[in-house]
Amino acid sequence: MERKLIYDPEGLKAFAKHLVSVRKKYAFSQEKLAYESGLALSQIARIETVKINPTLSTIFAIARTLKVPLSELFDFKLPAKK
Amino acid sequence: MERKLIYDPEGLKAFAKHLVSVRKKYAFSQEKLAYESGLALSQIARIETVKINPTLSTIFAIARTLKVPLSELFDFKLPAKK
DNA sequence: TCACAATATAGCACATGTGCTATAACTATT
DNA sequence: AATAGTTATAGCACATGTGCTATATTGTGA
Repeated sequence: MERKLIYDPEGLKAFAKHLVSVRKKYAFSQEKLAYESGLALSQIARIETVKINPTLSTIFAIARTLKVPLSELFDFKLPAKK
Repeated sequence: MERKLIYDPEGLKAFAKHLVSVRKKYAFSQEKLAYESGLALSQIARIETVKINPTLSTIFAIARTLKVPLSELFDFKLPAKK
């Protein structure tokens, strides 16, 4: 049987791009964001380079650390699916 | 070694509550949302009952199906961590 | 109460997210 | 070029998200 896994590379790419801009806006390095959030540095890099499909808890940790509302972290448009 | 896993039950609970309200606002049943998004019905239920920590791709699929911008799906306040 | 719709739970297999550690590859700045 | 700061990769073990199917529970009108 073929299991259909949901995966949204376009959306993840758009999120990654936006995250980088927000992180830099608040002058956080990946290292600082990782340290203060308790996330692994490699994890931040994997998100920003679109290597993984992170969970909500991970995103929430980032938002809490950057002290931005979720609406700001998700203030971008989902591109059309290819 | 003790691995520290990030997990944010308060945030997930707030998200779940908000998702239910948005889904009902647009008159989707769990079944309809599942069918049109390609997600499993059990998955929608697990998210809304805070049984899991969904990935961004899953959330994006929901947003696309409900035709709401991410900023609307994330228009709620992250509660303080306990 | 009965029937039906809607939601919740359960359990399995499989895919993959995450932490951790280490190392490599960039990017200034001097 | 050399150094330091930053970001990217790699690989492992472990935890868990997801699809799928089936069943149970709850909600709602007639």
